Amino acid sequence: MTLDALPSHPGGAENLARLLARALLAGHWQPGDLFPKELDIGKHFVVSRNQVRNALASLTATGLLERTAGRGTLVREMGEWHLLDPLMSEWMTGLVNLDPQLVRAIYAFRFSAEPTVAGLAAQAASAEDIARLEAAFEGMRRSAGNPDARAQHAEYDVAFHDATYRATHNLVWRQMGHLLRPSIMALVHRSQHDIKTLDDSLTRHRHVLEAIKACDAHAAETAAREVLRRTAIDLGIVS
Amino acid sequence: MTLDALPSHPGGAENLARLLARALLAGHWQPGDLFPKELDIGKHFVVSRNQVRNALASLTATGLLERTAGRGTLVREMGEWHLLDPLMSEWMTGLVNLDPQLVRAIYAFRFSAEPTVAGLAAQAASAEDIARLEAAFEGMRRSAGNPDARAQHAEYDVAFHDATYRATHNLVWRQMGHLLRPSIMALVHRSQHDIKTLDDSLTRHRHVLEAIKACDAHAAETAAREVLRRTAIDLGIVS
DNA sequence: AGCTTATTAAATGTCTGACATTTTAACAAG
DNA sequence: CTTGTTAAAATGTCAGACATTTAATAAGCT
Repeated sequence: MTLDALPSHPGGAENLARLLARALLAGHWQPGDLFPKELDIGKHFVVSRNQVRNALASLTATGLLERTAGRGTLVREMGEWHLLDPLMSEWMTGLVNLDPQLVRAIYAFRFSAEPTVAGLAAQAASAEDIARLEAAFEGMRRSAGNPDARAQHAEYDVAFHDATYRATHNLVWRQMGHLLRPSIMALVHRSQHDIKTLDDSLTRHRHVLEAIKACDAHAAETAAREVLRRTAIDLGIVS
Repeated sequence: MTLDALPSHPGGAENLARLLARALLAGHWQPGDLFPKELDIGKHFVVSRNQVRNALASLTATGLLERTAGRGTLVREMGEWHLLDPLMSEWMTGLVNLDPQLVRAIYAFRFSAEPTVAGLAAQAASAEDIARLEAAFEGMRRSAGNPDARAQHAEYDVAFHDATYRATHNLVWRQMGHLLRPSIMALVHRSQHDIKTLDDSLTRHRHVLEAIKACDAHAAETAAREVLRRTAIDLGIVS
């Protein structure tokens, strides 16, 4: 794989890092492949070697690449990626070509973890947490009918689930909320968006909200499981 | 807080990063404080500005610091730390002064998540996973009586739990295994290490192993919960 | 031929100094 | 008192030379 297929980009090491990271996430290189040399990248995108090195440092820190002096830059396999790094989540969101294996892995994680998270939220949620959840839900409801507001709807969806993770009041679970964004954003491209589907999804989210408000952990777990069943259908993981 | 209290260090930006990170994790600076300037750090440790910048870049990437041109380097609060970053885990392991709030947060996460993980492992474990678990358990058993082998025992303990996370065959859960190391290593400094305690811990681990071997998800969940109850006592979280 | 050892080339890592940019604070003018 | 200007200090960026590591190549010996 060469750099020629990649679009040119506005300045800044962060943008360059995002560009290269997305190409890697989309599978433009195979694990074990040699990544282009610093000087070639700099020449291609017309940036200084410094910028290239900063960008590559990010990709190395997230486990996408492995660099060794003299040898070059190697592409690492998916198992080495730091999927929980917030940078990684940012790079993944909005990527249409995301590897289906990865989408399934993230979904499987959510399906096993999120009921527990919802249960903890039901036990620990403060008034502020409830307010966040209600605001997100209201946003979802308002933007449900409008086909022009799909992206906005997804944002509220992310906000709802993120609020759930936050409501656990646990630092570790809260960090994991980052992982939601790419998973939920993938829905924008894949699901149907007809009224019936959205209404069903909305109802299931409402059940989660109500269970958390009622401090009913068991009901929250069950309701979260139902939301994820809907998500599985929309993601095309099950029919 | 100044740099004077910190030990001098062998060369390399990674070592410098670890040194500074541990000082931050131990709470030597308050959130919102100004961190020392690049040039001061460089002067103090007798390293080039490059090394300092590389080290600070790591601390920024893990959310420990926030840097802005002209303003300086600010210390961020615990809620912003990327606790799931493998680098962070490496920095935390072996740190005796780890903030008790953080130890509790990580433990609370494990207590809510690890039963689920063990259940998934019981459903998905391959022969190779079982072998890893058995090897780790055997190592724990062998090093249990010897008071000189506490560190080794902790390593096998980490290996056992890490093998459990791996056995889920889920990329996300597997990443989370990194978080175990600091949590388990903290036990070396805090728990009693008398024969009775170790034997009890060993028995509970054995129950997890057997449940996974029997593909009994429910039993694995229960057994994992029992292991963590033992851990809570050893960490001094409950009496 | 086959093995070992120098040599060379190429890649990443490091150092240095100068300069650019951003932010804050001091200060002067209105 | 407010506003605008200026100066200082911090991080960000660049360019070039050099160091170090690695792999391939060539030379030389048995």
